[in-house]
Amino acid sequence: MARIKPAKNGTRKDVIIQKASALFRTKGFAATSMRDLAISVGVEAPSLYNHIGSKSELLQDICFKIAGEFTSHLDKTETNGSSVLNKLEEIIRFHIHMMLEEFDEVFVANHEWKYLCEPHLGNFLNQRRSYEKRLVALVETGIATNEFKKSNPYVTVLTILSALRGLEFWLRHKKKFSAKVLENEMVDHLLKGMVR
Amino acid sequence: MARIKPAKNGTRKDVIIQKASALFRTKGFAATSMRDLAISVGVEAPSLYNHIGSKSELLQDICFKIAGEFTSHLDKTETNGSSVLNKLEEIIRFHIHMMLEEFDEVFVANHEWKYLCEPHLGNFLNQRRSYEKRLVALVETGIATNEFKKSNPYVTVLTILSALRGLEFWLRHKKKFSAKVLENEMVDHLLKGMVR
DNA sequence: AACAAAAACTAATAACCGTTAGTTTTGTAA
DNA sequence: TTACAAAACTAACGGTTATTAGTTTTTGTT
Repeated sequence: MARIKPAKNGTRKDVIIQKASALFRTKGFAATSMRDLAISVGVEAPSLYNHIGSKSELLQDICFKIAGEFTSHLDKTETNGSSVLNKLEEIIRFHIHMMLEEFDEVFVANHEWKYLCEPHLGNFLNQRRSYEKRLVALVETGIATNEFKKSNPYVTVLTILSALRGLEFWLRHKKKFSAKVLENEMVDHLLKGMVR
Repeated sequence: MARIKPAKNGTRKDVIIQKASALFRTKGFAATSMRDLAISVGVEAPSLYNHIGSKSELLQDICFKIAGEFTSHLDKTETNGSSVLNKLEEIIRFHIHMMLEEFDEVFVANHEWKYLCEPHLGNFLNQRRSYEKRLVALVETGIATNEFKKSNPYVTVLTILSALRGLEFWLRHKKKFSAKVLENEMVDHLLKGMVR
């Protein structure tokens, strides 16, 4: 009858959410059972319900926490007064940083959101679309000010976001690159291309 | 007691695999039940087993069919005698083409492979790693011949493959771009970058 | 028209799912 | 030490899962 040990400044629910993130990432939401989660937490399955409402609520907590962090960082960046190029670089670096620091949660928000139930699914997709539109607007500004080549800004944003998500592979295989090297290589490629 | 209508030049198993691809993509492998698949095919669930061995075998068929197509295309490209840059461009265009022509299957191979069971999981990952290594070797050659900027070729390959996978978003939302426009924008961005 | 093979069906299996109810244990504050 | 609340437990629920066994229907060939 061992109790869940909460990390300092954290609740027992936080522990459950963290373990759930790791399991949802590796096994997928649908293939992760509450009994799996219970084993990972070190408790019997029904005990989890002293701290959480449902399995589905766990997924909501993970997805909206991450979505909120990206949104609020974009809020700050949009108004920080630097050039469009610097803003875009800052955003790219933040994505990489989030990937490195909160891998499990970011992965789940990127891949398992489809198991959200309404109305949360709709809310999540709206938040995502809004984020993408603000990036597109940023690229459009950069094109207008001649900082960027003329291009279809949607394709550009999609390409950047997709490439950033690809970091998953690196982190999954635990390939060893210093975070800084990886950041700089990637920023360089995305902004300046590879052809001499 | 209506029978499955096979498409011309195809078996009933082919019909099941196609329907399974669509369901595995939209709902995920673990969340798709054989009863879901049976409804989609227009038959009772146990009837499927007259044509297939198991649910897991369906996933294997999908994943290895796609992996084989990418591998055999790379075989051809590697020996086609053109420049490294042209080879890489040809490979990028093939990825885009596959995404457009066999969306469901490619998506499943990209995202649901983790539900493969051993030894198939190991075989699949080996095949993938081998494909990636051959791309890295190609980029290394391009750097050696001064066609490409000096860079970490692993990061470059990762970035390109990830960006290509991002096409999923476009196709999922059924955004309307002519395939050619999309191809050219993307090839341009990946090879030449966006900064003026 | 008869026969065999293919392909559908119904019924049922054991295992597992998320979750609830009710009870016991644990930790903390008086 | 006692009392109370938080957090663990066991037992069990109805529902769903992939799959099997056995049977009936359909189809194509003689």
